[in-house]
Amino acid sequence: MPELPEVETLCRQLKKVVLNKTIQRIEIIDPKLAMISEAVGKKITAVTRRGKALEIHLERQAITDPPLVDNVLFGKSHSSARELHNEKVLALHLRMTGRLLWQDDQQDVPAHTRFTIAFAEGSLICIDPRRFATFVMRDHHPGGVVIDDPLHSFSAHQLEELARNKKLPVKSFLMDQRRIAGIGNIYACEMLYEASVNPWRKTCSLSLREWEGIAEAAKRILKRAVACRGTSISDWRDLFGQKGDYQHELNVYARDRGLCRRCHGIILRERLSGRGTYFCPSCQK
DNA sequence: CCCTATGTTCCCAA
DNA sequence: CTTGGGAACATAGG
Repeated sequence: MPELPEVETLCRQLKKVVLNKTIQRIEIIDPKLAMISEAVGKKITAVTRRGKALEIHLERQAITDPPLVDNVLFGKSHSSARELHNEKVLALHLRMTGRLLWQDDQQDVPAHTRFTIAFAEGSLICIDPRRFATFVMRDHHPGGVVIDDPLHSFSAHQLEELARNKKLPVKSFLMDQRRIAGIGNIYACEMLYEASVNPWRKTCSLSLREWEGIAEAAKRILKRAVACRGTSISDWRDLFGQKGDYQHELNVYARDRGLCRRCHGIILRERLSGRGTYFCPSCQK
């Protein structure tokens, strides 16, 4: 369900309610979400987004070994024992139908609730009917994807360089999370429409000017969608259960057989790599 | 019964 | 190695 703007919305809202708060209790209803009780009693030091994944940072583990032992074992190149302890994060990926909801006081537990993280101030619950969401505890490691955050950095030159030798359809390229983090089906369709580029075009055939159009459209659309708190075309809701507003600004997604606002052609829906792809065949060349 | 779904991963084929 | 197709995961809704 959530793409970059939706996860960014959750990330910003989550900061307001859980930053510097201490986890009192974790309840895992779905055993598939194997989670370590290590997080209980820990304070949340940061909430960040990596593509479509949320990372809840935990205060570092208390050092159990005396520094003297570490120095003996690892030598004096290690300046302090603190560095031996990696920062832990709870990494949550909502996949197709995962939702996060904040509850101030004891309310009904909604259907399909998969876990609850309780704080003194309220509870963070995850709802996921299809159970595709993943939730793991791991070491924090920065870096990873090539264009980490198209919301802030997305240069046409970078894109052109990455895509120069590739023959895959430009839409598949934009949605490949190993290269670019955070773009999913809705926003890929919308940005290619805005840039007037056909989703099936091979990446190597695009001119620098076309990459510039895509980069500009991507930044504008993602920023706007964040300002709208996401797209509630079906079941997306923010942390407080509110709908987003970007569904009112979609130009092609879910507008199958509708009229193109630019050229009055007819919007089509066709399948590309198994995903419904909405586009205007007369103005996306 | 059919189809669809804002995602990712894995296996297999060309 | 690259790319694409399809299935799988599991459930709800039209």
